[in-house]
Amino acid sequence: MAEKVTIATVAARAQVSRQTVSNVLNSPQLVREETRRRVEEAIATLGYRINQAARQMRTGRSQLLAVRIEPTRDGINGSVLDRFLHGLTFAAAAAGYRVMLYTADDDGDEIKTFDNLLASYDLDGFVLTGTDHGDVRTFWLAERGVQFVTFGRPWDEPERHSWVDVDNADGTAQATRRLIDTGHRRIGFIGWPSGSGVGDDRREGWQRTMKAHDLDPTGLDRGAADGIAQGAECARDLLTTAEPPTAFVCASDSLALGALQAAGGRTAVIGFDDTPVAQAIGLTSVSQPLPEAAARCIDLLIDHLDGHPVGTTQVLLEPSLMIRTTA
Amino acid sequence: MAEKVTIATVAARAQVSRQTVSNVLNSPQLVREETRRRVEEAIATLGYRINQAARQMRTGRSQLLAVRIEPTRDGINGSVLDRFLHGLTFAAAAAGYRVMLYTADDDGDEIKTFDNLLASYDLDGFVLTGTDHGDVRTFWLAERGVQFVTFGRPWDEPERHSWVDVDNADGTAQATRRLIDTGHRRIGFIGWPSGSGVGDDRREGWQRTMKAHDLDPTGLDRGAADGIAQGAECARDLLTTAEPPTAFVCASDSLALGALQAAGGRTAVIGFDDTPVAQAIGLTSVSQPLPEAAARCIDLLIDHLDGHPVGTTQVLLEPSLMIRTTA
DNA sequence: CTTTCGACTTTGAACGTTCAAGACCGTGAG
DNA sequence: CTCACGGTCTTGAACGTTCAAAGTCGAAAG
Repeated sequence: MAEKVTIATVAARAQVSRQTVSNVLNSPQLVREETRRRVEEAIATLGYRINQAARQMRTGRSQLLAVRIEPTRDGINGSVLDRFLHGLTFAAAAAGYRVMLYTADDDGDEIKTFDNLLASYDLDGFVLTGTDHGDVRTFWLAERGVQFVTFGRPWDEPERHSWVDVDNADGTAQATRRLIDTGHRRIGFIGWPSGSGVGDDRREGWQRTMKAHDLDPTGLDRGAADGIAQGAECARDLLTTAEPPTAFVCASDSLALGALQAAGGRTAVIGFDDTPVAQAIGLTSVSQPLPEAAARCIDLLIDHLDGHPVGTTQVLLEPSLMIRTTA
Repeated sequence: MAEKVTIATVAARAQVSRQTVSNVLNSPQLVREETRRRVEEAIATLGYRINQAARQMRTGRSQLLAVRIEPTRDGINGSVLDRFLHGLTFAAAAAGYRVMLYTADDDGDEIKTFDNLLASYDLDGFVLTGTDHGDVRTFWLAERGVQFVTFGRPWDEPERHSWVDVDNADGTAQATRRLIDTGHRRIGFIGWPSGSGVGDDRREGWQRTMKAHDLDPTGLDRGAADGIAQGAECARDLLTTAEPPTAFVCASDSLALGALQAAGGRTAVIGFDDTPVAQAIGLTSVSQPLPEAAARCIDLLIDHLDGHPVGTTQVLLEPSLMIRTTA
């Protein structure tokens, strides 16, 4: 086993003091060019790597970010988180941070976990997903001055904290436009009951686009909990009206899948989230730019951590339509 | 902001020395009952939480485990990792450990990451997924005395290290038996080209079960890379033979989905992995007990970390058949 | 009565880093 | 000539924990 290489080893080798090595690492502008090179060379030849624990003890910063991993909820939408996580981990590593996972049963439990992680591991920040109206977690964190960024905006008060989100309305608008372009005039929307920020946003994109093309959305709109059965139910309901729609825009791939089954291939269907299921069965779906969203979350969080705390920043990303066989 | 609570704060409050508090935490049997209670009370009322960084600096242990998160490969099977990760995080937390993520492009890159993580964060152990024949990663880790457990066995030499795996052959055997029980006699197998441990194991379960029921598997077997198109291809190929099969056992849900499309509902199909796609479209599929697998990985790893290093341990778990509409 | 022992507790040092303070040196202003 | 100054580098202390060693005390043994 090779000897442990510390800052002192490097210092001895480069004939400087510990502090100078530390300065080369953290404030290179304080060190003379030639000295810096000598130290850097020593670091390279010795293979020195900074000891995070020791640094953390002094500075109180751990270079660690945390994200909650949820149990795959309804099975079909869980993969969104999976891809997002990969993006986060990748972007964080590029910035010298690492991502730690935690689980929680509910918001209260999650707050307890915040407390633990902060006390024991000195976490630098959190990335929260799936924010609700009046999210207690964000208040708790803000109160304690803990940095965080959410993926998903706070619907009640947009500028309360920094966030990254995908323009849901634009996604359904693109979907609706696609259907109009391919000749559809009666386009139904199958979404969630109103009250959820994301759901309402997705509905609004459809509605807005219909009106913009002088199409009347009245009565073409159904809402139910997320799920394949619910999607089928809504589709059947709409298909038995006097003037049934010829196409559906859906708020999720689950609902879309249900609609697809209920309609038996007679109507065009577009889903939302571009899950593996959509890719597998050829469902046209709105795709969120998850790697980019993750990267922007990390950017924002690190901006805050590095102390550019001038207010909050919001990032809204455009989704894109993955055109396959169902529309 | 409340004052920082350290071991010294607790010690003062409980009228004992730092070391005694430390002992209550780490070796309670050394401390007199009454003292222990006094200290525990002080810990509780002060809300003391141990500082991992400081502990780690002294002991060299971080209570951190690492897992690689892969980019969702072909989109359809990625969710396996997702569920496994959740299980890991949950089980680790219960044992006082946390899970850290990292990404890597290939095995070489992953080894570089090992090195970094070990040097900077003093990681305690790794959970590896998707081991290949002659996996370089496991040799690298073993050489350095780093603890790890793999999810997936080393096919060349089973007892080289500890692992947890699911009995793939048993999964396809269950699937085949189910088809036989429901009256099928000519049952085809669509898998991967031979050479991959997992793939060969899954093929073997089918073959063995066919023979055990006096059914001849000859010529009922196709292999291709994983994917929906490939599954469809194989199914079409088998269906155009002189005596076409009436049912398919497939090595993955992707292949199964292809087979399903190619057969147009005329044959029974069983997939493998019970992905969200299977749940969504009603595909009967072999389900791996992922939460349990994850928990056993953590158990094994922690056993090693706590220094019960008497050889290696292997755990083989039984999958279960999720019966839906396709078989 | 002294010694030994064991159960329990305390003390000082150390882990590797960065902060705060200060030392050194050559330059230019007064 | 003196002094202040900026640039560069060094020193001692501190972060919160645990290790190693030593101290205290009462009971049992000689």
